Amino acid sequence: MNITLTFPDGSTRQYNQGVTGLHIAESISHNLARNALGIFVDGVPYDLSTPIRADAHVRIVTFDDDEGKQIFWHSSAHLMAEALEALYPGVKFGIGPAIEQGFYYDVDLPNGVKLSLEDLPNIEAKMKELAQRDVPFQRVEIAWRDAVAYFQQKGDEYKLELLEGLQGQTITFYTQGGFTDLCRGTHVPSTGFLKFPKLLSVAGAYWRGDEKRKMLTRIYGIAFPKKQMLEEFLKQREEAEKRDHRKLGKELELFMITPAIGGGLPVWLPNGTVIRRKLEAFLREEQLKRGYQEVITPHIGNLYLYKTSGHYPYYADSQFPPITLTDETGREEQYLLKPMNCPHHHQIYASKPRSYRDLPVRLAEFGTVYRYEQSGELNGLSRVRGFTQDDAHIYCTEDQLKDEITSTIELTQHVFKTFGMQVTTRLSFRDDNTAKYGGDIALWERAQREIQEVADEIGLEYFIGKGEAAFYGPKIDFIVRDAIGRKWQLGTVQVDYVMPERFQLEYTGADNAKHRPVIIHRAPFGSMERFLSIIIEHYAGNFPFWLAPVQVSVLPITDAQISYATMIAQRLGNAGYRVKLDDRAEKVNRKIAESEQKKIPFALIVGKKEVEQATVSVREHGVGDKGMLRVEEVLELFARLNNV
RNA sequence: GCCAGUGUAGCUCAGCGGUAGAGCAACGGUUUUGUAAACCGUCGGUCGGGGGUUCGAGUCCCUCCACUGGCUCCA
Repeated sequence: MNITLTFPDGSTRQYNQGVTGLHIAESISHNLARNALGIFVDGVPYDLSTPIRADAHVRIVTFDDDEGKQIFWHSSAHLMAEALEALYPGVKFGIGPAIEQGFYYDVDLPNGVKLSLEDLPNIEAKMKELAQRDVPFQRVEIAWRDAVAYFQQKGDEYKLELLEGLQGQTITFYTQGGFTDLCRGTHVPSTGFLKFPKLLSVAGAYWRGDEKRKMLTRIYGIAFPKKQMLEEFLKQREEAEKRDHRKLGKELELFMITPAIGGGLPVWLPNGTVIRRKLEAFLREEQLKRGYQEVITPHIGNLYLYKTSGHYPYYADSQFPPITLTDETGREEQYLLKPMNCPHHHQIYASKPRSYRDLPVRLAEFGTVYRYEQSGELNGLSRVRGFTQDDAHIYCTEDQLKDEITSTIELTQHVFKTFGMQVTTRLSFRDDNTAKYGGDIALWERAQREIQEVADEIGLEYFIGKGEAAFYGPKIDFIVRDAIGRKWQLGTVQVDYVMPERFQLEYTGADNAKHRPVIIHRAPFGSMERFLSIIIEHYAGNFPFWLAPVQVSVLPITDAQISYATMIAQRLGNAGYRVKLDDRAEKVNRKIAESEQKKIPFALIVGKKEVEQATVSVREHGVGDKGMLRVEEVLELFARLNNV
């Protein structure tokens, strides 16, 4: 009997019933058969050895496909597990999935064995040895009871716990060589595919992500089908490390963090401050265009304010403890370093009667907030304990809500577009854990629906993150990656029906009755610190002209040109540019080298020729000699570049 | 906070039981130079803090702190 299989390009072919993915691949091309890792049948992944029994849409995947990589890395995790079992008999296994860049396995090593980085090459060598044997990954279906018996006999309580959640389902085991694991699959045909593994790091990881449970050892790795791909990956990783904002932040003197002030409390150095002020000016201008009003509020606030808002109970363990003052009568007053700006802004809103004619009210502030993050969480400028949000709160009527959400998303996208950043958008909704959230469920559902409607209407590409909402409402979060590929949330737009209720915010409607406004919290950059960390890495420190701390250096070749060079520097400085004159008695090559190292966008070199012809020689950072220009021409060039 | 790793001069790093080193930077000179680093000299460290082992400790052990990679949590 024949079945008809449809391929991704829409073409169809007839096959015998029971044909395997491998046969199909062979029927298409020799090359595909060699590179095929798995087959998707009606969207579900299968091993290449699985017989296909009915008409279906099929897609054969290779390492070039994301799904193929996932299969490859998942199999690599099994291979590593086999190696670990060979080297550390008695090791117990948690979970070992493929991740975006590679795979990991969480393991419980036998009696006090501790793994460090130095052990990894050894495990890696074992993996290569096992890969050389090129044994097949074999799938077997097994009764739940038998699966339990297997792991009981093996003494692996983690797998037994996983099996508890799988009662009543068909259990599958995969075996390669001497190693058998509980696994849904899919896997590559044989270990011979996995010839080029690289183990990257060891880390602790709580079993099932629960900090009350045992900490297992997590080993991260990656693997490639070709040696060249592995080398390319390692090279890219090295390059990425050079962009690390902590490294560049030090080299370019943008910021510092010192225990003398406090961990996670970054200090903006003069160069970094130039960038920050430019970013603020850029956003301030965009906000003024969009009808925002700027406000300034204090860094601390009465604790009562945060009890009213609900921040205090929800974020109690991530706040600096309250400051408690006692007066002579013994009365206590408590103040909190503000973890958020919103309650302060709500007080501004509530400070006078509001009419529907005044709405929307848009209050913006570069507001510094403090959160007591766990010490192990601190990370350069990306994760800190004191940071400044480019915060704003929009108070509007329900009728205005959609337009306001749309316009805030538009602003956020404008920001990311300006910097040419790749962002992914997450609609952060609530999950079923009611304890995590405040407010009425009906209002939540409405807010979530409205957010999604707007996102659909403006054609936003997004995914939904359940359980990612703030306690007071759902969010739209804009997420970017740093140089090493870690994801960070930057911009955010949040809809809030809870705070207006808690703070009893009102406006008088056209009907002369009191109504509750809706609040949108939004921050396009997210935090100035985190945003700086990302743009440092995004530009690898080569900031665009308008942002560069020093925009142009003027380099006289000999002392004879110092007065001319000074005149040039003054002219540029008077025109508003950030200029550095290098009048040291150094060779021009040296001056150029340093200008390049500091990543200054332009160097203007002036020697005898330039003085005689009243010109400068322009050298562009990273590009090289652009030839001689008159100062007027340089000013024109800079004026063009200085626009955001 | 937890697991693992790392802390040596302002920076990048060597030294891993036997009297603290290099390059760069800084400082003092010499050099007047044409598109990525001139030359000579000088200064600079209770080797993260504390405790221990030892005749002797950057070097071994314990402890605390900071940082790095993860985990839980979040902008």
